[in-house]
Amino acid sequence: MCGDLRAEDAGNDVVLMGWVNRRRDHGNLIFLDVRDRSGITQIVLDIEKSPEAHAKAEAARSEYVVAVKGSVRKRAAGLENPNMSTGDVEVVAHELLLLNEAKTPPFSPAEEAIANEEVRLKYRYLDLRRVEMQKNFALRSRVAMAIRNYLVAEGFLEIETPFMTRSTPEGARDYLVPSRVHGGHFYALPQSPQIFKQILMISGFDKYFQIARCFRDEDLRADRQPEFTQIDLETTFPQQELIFGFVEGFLKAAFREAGITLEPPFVQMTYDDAIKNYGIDKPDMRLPAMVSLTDELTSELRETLKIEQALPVLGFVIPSVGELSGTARKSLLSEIRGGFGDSGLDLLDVARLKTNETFAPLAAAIETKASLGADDLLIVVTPKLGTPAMWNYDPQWIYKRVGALRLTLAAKFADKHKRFEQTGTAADFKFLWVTDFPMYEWDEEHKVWNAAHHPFTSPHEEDIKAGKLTNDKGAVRALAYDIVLNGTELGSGSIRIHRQDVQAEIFRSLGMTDEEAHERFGFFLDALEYGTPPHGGIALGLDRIVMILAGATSLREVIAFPKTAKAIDLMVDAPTPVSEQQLKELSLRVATKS
RNA sequence: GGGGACGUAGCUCAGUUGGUUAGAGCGCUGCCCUGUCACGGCAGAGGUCGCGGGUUCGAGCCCCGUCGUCCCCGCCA
Repeated sequence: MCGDLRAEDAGNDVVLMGWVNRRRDHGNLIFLDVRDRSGITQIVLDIEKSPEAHAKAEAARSEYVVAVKGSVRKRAAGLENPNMSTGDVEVVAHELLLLNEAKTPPFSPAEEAIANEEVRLKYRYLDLRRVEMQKNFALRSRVAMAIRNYLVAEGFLEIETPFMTRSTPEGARDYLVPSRVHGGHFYALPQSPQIFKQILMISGFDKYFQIARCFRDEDLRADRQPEFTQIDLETTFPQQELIFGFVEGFLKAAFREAGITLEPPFVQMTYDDAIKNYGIDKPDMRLPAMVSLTDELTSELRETLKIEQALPVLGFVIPSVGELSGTARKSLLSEIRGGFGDSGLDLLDVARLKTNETFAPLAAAIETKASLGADDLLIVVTPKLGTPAMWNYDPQWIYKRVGALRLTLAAKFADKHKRFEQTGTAADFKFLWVTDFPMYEWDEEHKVWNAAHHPFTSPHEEDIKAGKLTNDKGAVRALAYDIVLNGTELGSGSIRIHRQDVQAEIFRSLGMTDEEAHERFGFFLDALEYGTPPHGGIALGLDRIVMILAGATSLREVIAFPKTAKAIDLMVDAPTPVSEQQLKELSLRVATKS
């Protein structure tokens, strides 16, 4: 193929087929760069050697599909191109066929500067011809294969589950599929294979996995598409560590495909520690953690500085920001203060404290605690007098708020601290297990407790025994865990409930009557009563893994035909209205047209 | 649902305080060129300034609305 030829191929006759990447016309001598998936080779068309081929090359244009018959020649000294893998050779054409012409493309796949996404997505077939995209999808294919190979070798069975299934009223919004045969009834596309994989455990398939498509009708982000691919697995009789081991194993195999050698086991951290140290349940470990300055801020100091006594004071460092000018610093601080709004938070200006005799020791203590380096930016957030209302139902609120600020500033100064740049080694990838997630989550708007993970997650045995399911829902820990990479949640799983009575109790604790539970999950509750083994598993986003490995910041770079932020496919132009006839067959009527 | 950025030639973008005929680079078309590889030279074509309305003697620029793309919050058990 086009990318394969090397100096030792000189003298061989070859046939190459591909696209015209570029044409350089010197009159009686024409160069064509011919491109296929493997790379690019320079073709030489000399009017003296082959006037017919030369004449056709004159007519060739960018993106024409051509076939070349010719012989490989080592390039003369000084004519090599060190920027091309095939740069030591060229193919002297004896014969050239223009297999297909091409309209002038709206943008050139050969071009360095890339077009805007709207154009790229509309002409996705041209965008996908670009070298970067070809690389991304080759990587994706290898990664998926490595994961399959690993899991199969570990004794997992890949089993498919339905796309057309039943709507369950909790969680994300469902994509619905109307039934023609049963007018007014709908299938739902699965948000995940969750219930099916648990039933496969009940069915005796020890170890199940699937690289499965999932569908969620929610608003999108750079790392969220309406349909996405999960590496979904479940085993019987697991401890958490067993699941962690399988995941670490397949990730190691997957990353090897990108030339990265991971060294499991990965760091583990409880949810509570993640919140305390990073203010988020998916810490980005490439940056320093937050530091608690609660001890440094004694009650007298708080008194004089007008800081609330009972609440934490948190600081963090953004490394290597460098010297900020007076105005730059001022506008940064006031921008942050503006972001706080009336939330009751304020910044402590440590630089100013230093200039004051009374507070200089405090400033010094803070800088030491935060391990402040010469070029680092230090931010300290304090609660003003008066406890904000949110504190009453979310005592982690300040941590989360400061954690979010840490990420915003880290993104803002990414060019300075360079912690987000890839160097091509395992050090670029900070993996982390976050464990012991809370079982319940308080919904302030509806004043109810919801399942934080999903209602099939098993709580810690001791929390059940301590009666916390009824007395102290906020303190119940779940046997639920996330795997996090560089601040992105890659996947999430849990040890499941395998006893019908416990499952029923959880449903009741979520405010569901037995009747409601039975209506929604009756088939599943039934299944639990026929000898259910303890089981557990996890699901990881394949798209996100490949995205991070490819050094991309959007899933659209690693999904061949993605949708826009408004869930539109610009190439095929979907979704569309359908005919009255189709609607009638499905017993549907459209109430409003937009 | 909310906030922000962007929308000018096929692509990437510039366009000053509202003022003559809206520019550049790349691409495209034609001609020339036997060692280029982001080839080079000469000539040329190409514009509903996203769309609709308003202010004004005059709008790419100001105002209102609307559409699209991207990012974020909410949302994503």
